[in-house]
Amino acid sequence: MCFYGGRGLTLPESDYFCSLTFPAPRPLSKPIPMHHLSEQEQIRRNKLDELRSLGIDPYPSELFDVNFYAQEIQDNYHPELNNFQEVTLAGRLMSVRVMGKASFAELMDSSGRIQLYVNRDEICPGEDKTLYNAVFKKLLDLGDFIGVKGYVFKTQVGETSVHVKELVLLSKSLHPLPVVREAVDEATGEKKTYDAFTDPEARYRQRYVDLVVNPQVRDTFVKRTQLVQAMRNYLNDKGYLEVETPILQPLYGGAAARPFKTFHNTLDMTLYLRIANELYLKRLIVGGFDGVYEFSKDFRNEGMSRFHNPEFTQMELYVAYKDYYWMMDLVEEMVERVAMALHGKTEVQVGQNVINFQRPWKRFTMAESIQHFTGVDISELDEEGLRAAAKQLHVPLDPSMGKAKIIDEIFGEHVEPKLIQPTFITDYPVEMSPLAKKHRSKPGLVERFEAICNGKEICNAFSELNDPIDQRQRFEDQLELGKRGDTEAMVLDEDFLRALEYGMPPTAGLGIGIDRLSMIMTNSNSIQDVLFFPQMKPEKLEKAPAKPEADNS
RNA sequence: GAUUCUGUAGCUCAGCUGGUAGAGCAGUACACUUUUAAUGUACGGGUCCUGGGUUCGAAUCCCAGCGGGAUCACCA
Repeated sequence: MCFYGGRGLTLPESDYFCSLTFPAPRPLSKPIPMHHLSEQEQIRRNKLDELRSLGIDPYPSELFDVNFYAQEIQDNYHPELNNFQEVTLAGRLMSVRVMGKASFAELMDSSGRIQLYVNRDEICPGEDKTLYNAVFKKLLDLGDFIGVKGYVFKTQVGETSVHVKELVLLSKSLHPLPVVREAVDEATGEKKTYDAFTDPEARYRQRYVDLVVNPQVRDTFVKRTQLVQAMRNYLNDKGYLEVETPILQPLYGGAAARPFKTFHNTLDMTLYLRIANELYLKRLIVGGFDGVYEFSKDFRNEGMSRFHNPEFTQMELYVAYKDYYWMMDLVEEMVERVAMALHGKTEVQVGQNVINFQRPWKRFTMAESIQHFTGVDISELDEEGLRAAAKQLHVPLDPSMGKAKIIDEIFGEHVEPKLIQPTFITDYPVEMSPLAKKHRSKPGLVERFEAICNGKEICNAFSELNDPIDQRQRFEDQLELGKRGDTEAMVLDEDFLRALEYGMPPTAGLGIGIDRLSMIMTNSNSIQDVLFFPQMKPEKLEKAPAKPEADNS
C-alpha cells in the first residue's frame, strides 16, 4: 500500500517513500507584503517554489510512521548486536555539515537528537542526483522537518548515527531558528553552549522557539506535568474524586484577593473569574462526597512578580472527618512522593540549597517559630506589646494594622525567608483566616498550617470552619474590612452559608500552589519559567494589511 | 506602582570623547565520501525599539513613549 505518495524524488520500493503522480506545481509564491522579510526568510520562500517545481510538496499530508525515537537508539544501539538496522525517524534538521558527496546532519525529534549520515549515491542510487545535490544540499534548511529511513551504525569517531537510505521533506520551515551549538571543552571536559537563545522576552513570547532550541526548558515542563500526575495518582489512590467547579462565578470567594470582572450578555450580569475553589468544593462535601479535589486555574487581579502570574494553578483538596494534623501528614507524604517521582530521591537542588522532602518535616507553631528566630515570645503580648516588639525587630508597621497583621509582618520579615527545608507553621491568628475553624484549645488562633519551603509558602490548609453561625460572623467581619477600604476583603456568600447550615462534616482542606511547587521541583527562579505562556503585554507586531470589513448586510 | 538596568543582522554580542555600523554563528556561492562548534575561499544581509529635541552631523547626548529584565511593595 502506498500511503505516502506525492514525493517525486524518493525511492519507489518503500512503503513510505513511494512515488506517485506529482502534484501540479502551484503558481510561484510571490513575496507577501505582510511584513518585512529578512533576506533569509525570502530565500526560504524562494526555496518553496523551487521544491514545488521539482514536484516536491513542502507540506505533504500523508502520515509518516516512525518506528524509533532518537533517544532510544542513542541509549540502546550496540554495534555488536547489529540492532536498529531498519529505522524510520522524523524530526527537525538541526545542523548540516556537507563534505562533498557525503554529509552529516543532526535530526531532533521529541526524544532528543541523533546524527544522520547522508551519502549522495545512497540516497540517489541512479543517475539523477537531484535529491542530494539540489534538495538536500540547497533546498533544505535548519529547522525543516524531514523523515529518514536507514540503518544505525557508529562513525569512526564513535558517534551513533543513522546511515540514511531514504529521505523526505515533511514540512518546510520559513523562519530561521536561533542556532544554538554545544561543544565539549577539551581542556576542562565541560559542555559549553554557543549563541544560546537567552533573551527572556523572546523566550517567553515565542515559547515554541524556546522549546525547540533549549532542551532544559522542555524538561522543566515535562517535570511539571509529572508533578501533577504524581499528585493526581496519589489522590486517586486514596479514593478522592477529581471534580470541576465554576470558573465564572457571580460571587468570588475562598481567598483574600482582588478578582477579574467580566460580563455575561444573555444573563445581563457581572461575573467574576474565580480566585479560589474553596467555597464550591466545600459545598460538595456538604453534598456527601468524602473527598474531592480539583486542579484549577485561579485568577487574581494583582501585582505580577517572579512569584506571581495573574492566572495560576492550585490544587485544592477537601476530606471529610479529618483535621489539620491529619492533613499535614498527607501533605508530607504527597510532596515526598512528588519528589521521588521527579527525581528518584527526596533531595532536590534549588539554587544554592539542597532541599530534602523526606518525612517527617519540622513543625512549629507560628509563635514558636517567631520565638526561635527572634527570641521574642509573642504569645502573651497584646497589641501594644506586639507593636513594641515589631519596632524592636525593625519591622515597619502602619497604624491601621491589627494584632494579627503585626504578627504576620514579623513572621514574614524574620521567619519565612529563613525556612529553607520544608517546615509546617501552625496555629494562625483568627483574624487572618475567616474560613478556618477556631483552635480546639488555643483562644484567638485557628487550626491552620502552611508549609514553607525555600523561604516561600507552598501550601495552606485548615480544619475547615463548619459552624455556620461562626462563619456568618466571620464574613460580617470581612464586610467591615471591605467597608473600611480593604479591596481584598471577602464578600458574604449567602448560598455558601445556607449549605453550611444544612451541615458539613468536620473537614480538612488544603490548597497547594502548583506553580510554586513546580518552581522548587525544577529549580526555576521565576514563575515564568514554569508557565508555558506567562502573561505579558502585547508584542508590537507589524500590522497585517487591513482586512475589508465583513459585510453583515 | 517605585527604583534601576536594558532594546544594534535570524541568534549571541561589540560599537570609546557624536562623523550614517562591526564580529562569530546562521545565510548565499564554490571545493571536499566518516565529520562533529567540520574546514577553506569569496559574497550578501540592518526601520541601530518608536517619536521628538540638541547638532553641520545622532546607534551614541537630552526628553517622552513602548517592550523586557532585576529589586522592592501587594499577593499565592
